[in-house]
Amino acid sequence: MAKTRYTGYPKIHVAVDCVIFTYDDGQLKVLLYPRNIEPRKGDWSLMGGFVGDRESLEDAARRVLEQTVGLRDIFMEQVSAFSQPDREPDERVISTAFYALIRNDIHNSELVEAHRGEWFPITELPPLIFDHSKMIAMALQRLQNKASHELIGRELLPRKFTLTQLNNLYNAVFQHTFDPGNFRKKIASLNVLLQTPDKDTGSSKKGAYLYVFPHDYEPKDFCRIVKV
Amino acid sequence: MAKTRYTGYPKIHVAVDCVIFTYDDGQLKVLLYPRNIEPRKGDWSLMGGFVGDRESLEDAARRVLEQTVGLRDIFMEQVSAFSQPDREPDERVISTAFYALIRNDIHNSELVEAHRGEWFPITELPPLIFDHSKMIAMALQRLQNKASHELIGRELLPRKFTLTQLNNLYNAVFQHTFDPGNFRKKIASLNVLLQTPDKDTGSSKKGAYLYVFPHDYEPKDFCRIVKV
DNA sequence: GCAAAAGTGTTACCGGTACACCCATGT
DNA sequence: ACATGGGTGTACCGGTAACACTTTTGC
Repeated sequence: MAKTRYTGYPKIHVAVDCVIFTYDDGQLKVLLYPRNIEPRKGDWSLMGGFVGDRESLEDAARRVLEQTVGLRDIFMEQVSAFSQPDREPDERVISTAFYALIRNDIHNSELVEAHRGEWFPITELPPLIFDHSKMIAMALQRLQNKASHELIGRELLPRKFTLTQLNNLYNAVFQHTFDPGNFRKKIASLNVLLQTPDKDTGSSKKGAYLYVFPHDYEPKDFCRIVKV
Repeated sequence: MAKTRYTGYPKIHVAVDCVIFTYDDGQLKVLLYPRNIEPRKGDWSLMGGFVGDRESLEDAARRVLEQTVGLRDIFMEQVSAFSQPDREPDERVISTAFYALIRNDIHNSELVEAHRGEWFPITELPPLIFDHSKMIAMALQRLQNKASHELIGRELLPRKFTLTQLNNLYNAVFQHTFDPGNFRKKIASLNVLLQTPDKDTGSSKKGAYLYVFPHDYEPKDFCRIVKV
């Protein structure tokens, strides 16, 4: 009896698609895969998956992420649901996009390569199936919004990083060159990063102090990092 | 053949729920209904509906809005999908929340009353079924975000309105008293509203100029109305 | 005249921007 | 010594907040 309350109403295939961002080589990149099933097999797409009977959308996205880059407990946020009845050519699927942030150095790259995944700079995306380009565009907007209200970097940079690296990350995310002097002062004024005694001498003779996020870092309301 | 591509993957009931905001009596209000089916029949809830086979989520939300307040073409925006498998006690439904803005003076109030709908101030919401309180909280955040980046009011105020009314609307949306002098100067600096020759003498002896949105008003990027 | 809301003006301060400048060091 | 990126200082400008003040008009 209880299980038939909503009979008569249609049931629909529900999926998730993951916009996986990383920061590498001074660029913000997105992980794409050649689609492995028809229709449009072989075309570039986000990694996705159907939602199981006992999974939330977030559970499903986490599962896809683990199967894709081999990581658990990574930052992830819902972007939007995409539901045009004809968004896939043959059969109807409602898909919710998520974006995730992962560090370039710690994901399972063998796993990625096994599925023929490739990282594309956000500025040089290939044509994508269905509405996946729109998903990426909206995911980027969300990421920019996040980055303008709180410090990103913990999820995208190595544990220890220089302020110049953080500056470059912001440049990549916003496709804009923030003044190094002002950027560094802004970060200092937030009083959230911890300076370590160590220096990075990889990219300069003088060496630059390395910083870390405190273990208990929680984004504070009301900080406004960049204009937007 | 084409129609059996995704067999094996579960299909799920999909619904929408509408957070309908209006501005009335100096307060931001939300339209709630006593739920008319089991489970939890009679408890307060948002108005919602199942998504049809050939409808997008947006289509379904528009349909619910028309059935609820008798209006087409009203402002509406997706908030988020809610998908915990146990969010409803008996049967699984994934629901996507939308929020809508309507003018208090033009909706079909007989229709609302026929369904026993009631307007609740955002500050005095009753207990709600399932995760509907969360939906409203997230919808309010979205509304605040919108209001901080562009001028709201066209969707919530009468066609002609005074700057004091607009000021009060912002006060209600943010639960904060913005300085009338500064607010009025801020609005003027945006150069978007048009002053009419008419005055409203309802609430003051002196009378206040009425303003309108231009017919071709498009929110501009980058305007920042209030802090946030 | 007075109350009440509309509307203007004044000032102090803070934060962002632009840009010049110094610092440390490997070659 | 000098080039290179790291890091600091300064001067200006615009927006914001707080609040005093003027205007209009019904009672």
